[in-house]
Amino acid sequence: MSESPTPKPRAGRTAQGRRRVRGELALAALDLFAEQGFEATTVDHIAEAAGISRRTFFRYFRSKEDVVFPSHDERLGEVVDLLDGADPTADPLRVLAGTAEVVLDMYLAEPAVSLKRFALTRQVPSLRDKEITSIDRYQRVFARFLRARYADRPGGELHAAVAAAAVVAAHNHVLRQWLKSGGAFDAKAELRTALDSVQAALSAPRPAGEGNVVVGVLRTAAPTDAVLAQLEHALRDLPQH
Amino acid sequence: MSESPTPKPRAGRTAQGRRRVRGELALAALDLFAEQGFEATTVDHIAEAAGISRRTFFRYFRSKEDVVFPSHDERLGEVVDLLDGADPTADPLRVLAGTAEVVLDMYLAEPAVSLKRFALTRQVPSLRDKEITSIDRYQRVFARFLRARYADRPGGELHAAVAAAAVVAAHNHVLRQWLKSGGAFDAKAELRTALDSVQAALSAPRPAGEGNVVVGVLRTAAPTDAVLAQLEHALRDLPQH
DNA sequence: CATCGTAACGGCACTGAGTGCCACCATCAA
DNA sequence: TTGATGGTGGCACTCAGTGCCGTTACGATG
Repeated sequence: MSESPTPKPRAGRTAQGRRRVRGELALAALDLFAEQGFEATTVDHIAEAAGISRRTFFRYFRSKEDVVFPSHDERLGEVVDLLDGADPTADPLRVLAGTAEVVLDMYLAEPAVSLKRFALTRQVPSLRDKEITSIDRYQRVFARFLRARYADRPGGELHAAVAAAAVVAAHNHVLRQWLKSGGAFDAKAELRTALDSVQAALSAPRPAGEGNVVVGVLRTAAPTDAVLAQLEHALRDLPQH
Repeated sequence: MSESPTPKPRAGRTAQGRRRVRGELALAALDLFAEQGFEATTVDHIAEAAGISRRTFFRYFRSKEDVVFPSHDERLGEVVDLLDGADPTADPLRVLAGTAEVVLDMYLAEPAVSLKRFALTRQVPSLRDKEITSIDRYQRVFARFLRARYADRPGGELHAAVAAAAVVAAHNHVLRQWLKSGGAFDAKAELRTALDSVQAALSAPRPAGEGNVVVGVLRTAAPTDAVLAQLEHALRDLPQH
């Protein structure tokens, strides 16, 4: 489709600018996507706009959709490293919460890019699917991490799967709200409180474990002091070991 | 690629057998996938094996991958109908649990098909991605249902997203275990207990409702003083009225 | 300065999924 | 017999993605 017989000066041919070319390529592609839509934009268009060959495009990106999600694999790798190097004595859900915050930071680091991508993924089904699968990879990594930590307790695998899903869901919800709002509020703090509530709900139930479990349901209309006193009384009656 | 000049008798031309042809087509395709792999099997192969034209294949299935997931949209529709017609006074998580059991039943109804599909999705990445996206659709429907039920409570959207993810994760975990075992155990019962524990953990936190309720779950191995301190801290954060 | 190796690039051809279009034919009604 | 309709086959086309090969720029070495 290149009917222009011009030899093309091919700017930016420095060998060390590998990542830079990739970035410019992605930028040109995103602009075209925003202009005329994702489906309507062919790889030939992108290549021509970037001043490179169609074949070269596929040397930088494995697919047309990959342009929208640059270096997603690397980010997943960072997460894996983070979890692998986590303190084994720390609360697994705390570790996961911290990791989720790191992931959120990845989006928050480049708000403009994230918002552009969000606008795209909302419109293009194939991109949305692509994002869903990449989210699932995170969830899978999370679940694997928890499975290892919960290996000893009964029902640990189930709990790991559920907890990982819950953490990811909380992260996605906060991120989505933030993206919808155009980046208006403090997503980091919001995620923190969200994960706190998730952790509170999920770290609790150890049914039929070795350690005894007591569940207290209190109405806060009662004075806090009275509640605590009653609780203390109840706890003292429990067999300690 | 049809170098056979034979006119082809074209069996099963009855006009009413619309769904039947679709089934036979899927069967032929799945056999070919099992024999020579998914990627290596072209649509031409499937069409030739089924005795139809390549063009006709795409009139029955929107894509090659659609053959593996037949009538997934209809099933999702059933789920939507189920949730739309649910008792508004019933516990939302109970309703969701029942719906999840119905979904599981869909897989359990045809074990042979489910197991074949599972073997395929484990090997072929594109099919795995396709399944992930379809699972996400269920989760989205679940979340929408819960969002409507939790519309009044603060943080309801977050809780809806997390709870939907948890229920779906529990369902998937049980289903996966069942598929991995080759359909060896009672998946229905397993799912029921799994969802019970999920519900127990998730129905608890009702932060800042009209009648405030806080549920504290404590391990008695922890020192009583630490437990009380943590509880006091949690209670102080609650909005009193 | 000359030469060689290497890595990136462009171009070409090819496969395969998916779509639009049209002609054909069987069925059914008038 | 005639006409309308719907499923089908065949053809051509677009586009994503891949393999292969010749070319070119650049750096190292003599």
